Amino acid sequence: MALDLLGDRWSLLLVRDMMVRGYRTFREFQRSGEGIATNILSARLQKLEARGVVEREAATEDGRSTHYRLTAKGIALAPVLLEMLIWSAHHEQTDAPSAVIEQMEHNRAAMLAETYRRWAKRDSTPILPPFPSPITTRTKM
Amino acid sequence: MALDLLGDRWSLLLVRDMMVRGYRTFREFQRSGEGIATNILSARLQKLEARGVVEREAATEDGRSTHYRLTAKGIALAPVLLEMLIWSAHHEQTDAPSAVIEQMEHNRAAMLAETYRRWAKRDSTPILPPFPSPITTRTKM
DNA sequence: AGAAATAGCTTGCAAAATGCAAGTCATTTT
DNA sequence: AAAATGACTTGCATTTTGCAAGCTATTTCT
Repeated sequence: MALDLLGDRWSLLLVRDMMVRGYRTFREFQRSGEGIATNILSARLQKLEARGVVEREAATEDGRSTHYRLTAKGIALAPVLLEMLIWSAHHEQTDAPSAVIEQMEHNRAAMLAETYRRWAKRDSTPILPPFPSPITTRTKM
Repeated sequence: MALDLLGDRWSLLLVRDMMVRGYRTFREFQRSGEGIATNILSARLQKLEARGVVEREAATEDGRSTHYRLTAKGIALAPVLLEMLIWSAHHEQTDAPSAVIEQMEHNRAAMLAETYRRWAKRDSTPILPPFPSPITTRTKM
């Protein structure tokens, strides 16, 4: 099963941050929500890379920086994440606005298509706004 | 996020075993695949119960035994598990026959409907046969 | 150009989670 | 009545995590 790869507290979070929030750098993951320790973050990224879920490439703008990006195998986790997000919204208290969730739920295919499209275009603007904030910008799709 | 609840090596496995293989007792989980330690199993079942994913009830046939069963919240994880299973089949090597997977993939709704139906009827015959074995004659129990 | 920052890690160590073996305690079975 | 079974605990060794400090290669600031 895939739980050997994703069955820890952080791996899926990282995948989600890449997929949905457009994070790409070590720093972004680190500054993200719950605060992962740098050694664990490093270990997880290596594991995900070794298992073909993410790939790393040197950042062009900044020689110090590395960009992590989902592979095709990684982006294919979108349906899993989407269902998980929907489940969470229904059964746990989340900070995601319910209107957004409902929209996603009734339009899974469009949501996924948009996710894939952004990935293919290397568009890293977040698909979901950072949550604690109210309703941002325009709905895409 | 729900990863706080399911983000460990065992919790989702247990949910899967209940949902897909019809496991209900401590012993069944223990004898299952990877071999979870009894103390961890106990702890996970308690956690899942505390978080409303499973509920326990005394077994009628055997006074020593307890039955664990998914709650509505628990069975609602079916889409997540299904997508995960499909992802695994595509991107990791699994022991599940590909014909079965393909069937599931092209018929998600039916698969889910059947899962819900069995849950509602308290039918605990496994929806998927135990895998490593080729063709299973009779469903166990 | 030199000093200070920054990105991405690694290392050392304490704390927490996990795994393993053994033991407990009600029921069943024999 | 004795042995076995289901469902757990408990104690302890091992592994994984978290936290604080480095460390190195760029950038950026002055």
